[in-house]
Amino acid sequence: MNNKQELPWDNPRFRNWVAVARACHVLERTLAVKLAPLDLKPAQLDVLMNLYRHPGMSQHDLARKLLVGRSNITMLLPQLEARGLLRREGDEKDKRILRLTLTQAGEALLMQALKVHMALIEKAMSQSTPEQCDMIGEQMRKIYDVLNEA
Amino acid sequence: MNNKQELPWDNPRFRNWVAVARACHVLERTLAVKLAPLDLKPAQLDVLMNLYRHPGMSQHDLARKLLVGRSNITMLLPQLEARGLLRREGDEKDKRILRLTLTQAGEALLMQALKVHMALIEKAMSQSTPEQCDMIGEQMRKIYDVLNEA
DNA sequence: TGTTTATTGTTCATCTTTGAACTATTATGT
DNA sequence: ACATAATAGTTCAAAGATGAACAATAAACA
Repeated sequence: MNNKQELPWDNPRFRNWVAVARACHVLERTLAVKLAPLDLKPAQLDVLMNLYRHPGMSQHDLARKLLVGRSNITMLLPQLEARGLLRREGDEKDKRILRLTLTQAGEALLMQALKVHMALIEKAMSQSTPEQCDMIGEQMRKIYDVLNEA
Repeated sequence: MNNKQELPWDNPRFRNWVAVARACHVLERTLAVKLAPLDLKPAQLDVLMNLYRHPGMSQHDLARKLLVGRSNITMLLPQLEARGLLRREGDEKDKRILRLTLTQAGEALLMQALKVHMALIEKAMSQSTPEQCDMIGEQMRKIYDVLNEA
């Protein structure tokens, strides 16, 4: 029985994807360290970013955007609300829904955090030419689509 | 005061990195689902993969490879050891070190899991040409290096 | 040799994430 | 209208990850 399956490490796609995953992991960890002075975690920054771009969105929609469960959002928001970074207001037409919006303090903190985040991404992506960078983004969006519809 | 900082969403590097992070996230989640029938989680698969490639490595080295803390490894291994997938044997020269090796059962399960993992990565990366795929891997390895040395 | 420093792995408290069960509300179908 | 489905958010218990403090061992060095 010598028909051993081809080992993944000999497969370029496999090796290259592993590189993607590792880069993601290390950037996430680095971001966590750099955000610590703002008393903000990557997951919380994701919340603020999405509320900035989509004011008034529901917790359900936020959970889908962040690719996490609804309960995760429920656990995450009270901390941010208690710090006065966002508001939760019941929708008038549909009493099940809570609409989320950033406060001014939330926006202000977001801007500070974005500087940190941007600087880190600049540092990472400055290795690539703009064309390479765009191509990477394009391929990654394809991957996202392929895995989400299936 | 109209000198508002450039918003990250207008920045290609930012947008493209967000795509990378999202692709990573969704692939990880999908992998978790597909591995469930084998009663294996992505983190556990990472352990098996590394032990296959580096038999006899220490827990400390494994933690560094996986970009996690040593205590994480301590919590992770007993489950796998109890399932007979790996062995932990004390180094004879240095009594602090535990050497890790896969058992035959561990290798067998790894091979099954790798089929699942490979199929998923193939599906994701088949969107890209080999040249694009290699370029992505190359850039990601650069990112990893840049963030790790700094 | 003897003392100090580093390293390996563990323990433990804490925080995060997850999914299933639950309540309240709205939508659907007869 | 009425019963049934579906949806939004919460609760809770279990699992995972993290980092600081610790014990055992090895290394460095006076």
